[in-house]
Amino acid sequence: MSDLKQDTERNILQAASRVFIKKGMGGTRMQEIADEAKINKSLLHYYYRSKQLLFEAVFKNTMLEFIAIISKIFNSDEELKIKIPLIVETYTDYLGKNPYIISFILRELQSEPKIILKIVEMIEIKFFKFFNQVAQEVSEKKIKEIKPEHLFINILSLTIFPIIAKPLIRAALMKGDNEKYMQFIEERKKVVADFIFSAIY
Amino acid sequence: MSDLKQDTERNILQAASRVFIKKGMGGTRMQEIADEAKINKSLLHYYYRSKQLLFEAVFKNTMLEFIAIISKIFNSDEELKIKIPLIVETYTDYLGKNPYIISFILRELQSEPKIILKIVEMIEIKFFKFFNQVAQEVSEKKIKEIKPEHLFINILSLTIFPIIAKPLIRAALMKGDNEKYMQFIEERKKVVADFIFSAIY
DNA sequence: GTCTATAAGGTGATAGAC
DNA sequence: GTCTATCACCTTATAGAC
Repeated sequence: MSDLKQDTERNILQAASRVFIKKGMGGTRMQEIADEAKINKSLLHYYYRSKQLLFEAVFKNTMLEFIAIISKIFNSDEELKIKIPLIVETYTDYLGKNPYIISFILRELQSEPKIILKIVEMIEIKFFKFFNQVAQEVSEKKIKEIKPEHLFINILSLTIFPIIAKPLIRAALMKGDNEKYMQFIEERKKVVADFIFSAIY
Repeated sequence: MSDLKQDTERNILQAASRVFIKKGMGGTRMQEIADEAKINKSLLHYYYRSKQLLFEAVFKNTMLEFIAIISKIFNSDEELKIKIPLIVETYTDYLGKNPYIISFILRELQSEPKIILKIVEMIEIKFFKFFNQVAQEVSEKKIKEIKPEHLFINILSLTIFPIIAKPLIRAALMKGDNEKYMQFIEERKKVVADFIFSAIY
């Protein structure tokens, strides 16, 4: 049945996503994906032909989801004064709940595979609105002079870095205590919003 | 001769560092390290017994170098007003010249190997001086209220993230143009220093 | 479509000659 | 100390039965 076939195909993709995102392309075994999907290993090849192609399907999906979420937050209609604390809070929450996704994306992009870079290039267009808004508010002297790209990267830096550096921060500053780390991230919602606020107003 | 032995041992460690830092534990082949060191593969085992032990030697070395550089910058004697732009510039330069090191550290810590986490725990003590200085200047109302840990992480975030996200930023914001990316990083020395400045004064 | 069996290639590690 | 040869294992991928 076509329904069953589609089910298996999606089941594989979802299982593969969970494993690839945690362990990366290099660290993942096809057997592990099969176990995760509770099917036979050779079915993976029947549906996706090779590990590489299955990986690319997963990466593309993950990237699209990531862009969708991030651009939705950045492109809402509020003015920056209201939007920025909202971005910081919403995005910190999202990253906290899906800590592996951003590490996965950055890790796999490190080796700069050409096929994958193409997927990324569609991002720019998604942030026109935010960039224009920043330029607009700068020209109206509502906020201090800053290039939109730099403000954009500053916001991402301040929210993303503490998530991908979790093991380092927790070991170096929290003596390995997970509770303390989570409290630290929670604090940052306000701290980072205030920090950016002071910086641009 | 003991000299020759030491030479080979160090030669292996340096070759292993170059390969491991670029490709990580999982992506590295012992044969590649042997080629890089221009020696026979079995010598790697003679000197370091296993891939795991060789990797740990490399990681420990890299971590110590990383901590030494970063703590030297943070713990100099100037007051924050002078020190912060200096940190941003010096550290951005260092990261630009050694872009793989920080990605390597974060990547390998992601899987949270216990042996390696121990190495990290010695960091905290290295930043006492900076933390105290921030607390001091806050209490004297020289800078705005902020917890030292947060300011510390903010500085690292703003300098490190743009480096580890290079392929993402270059593809998404610079249409793949490497020159533009490098110019962007160069600009950030001033942009980030100003940004932090406005935020805390 | 889904399974079993197996091919084909690669990897870390060691034994043993020099 | 350094080399060659080889083992034992693991992984992706496919052929072929059902």
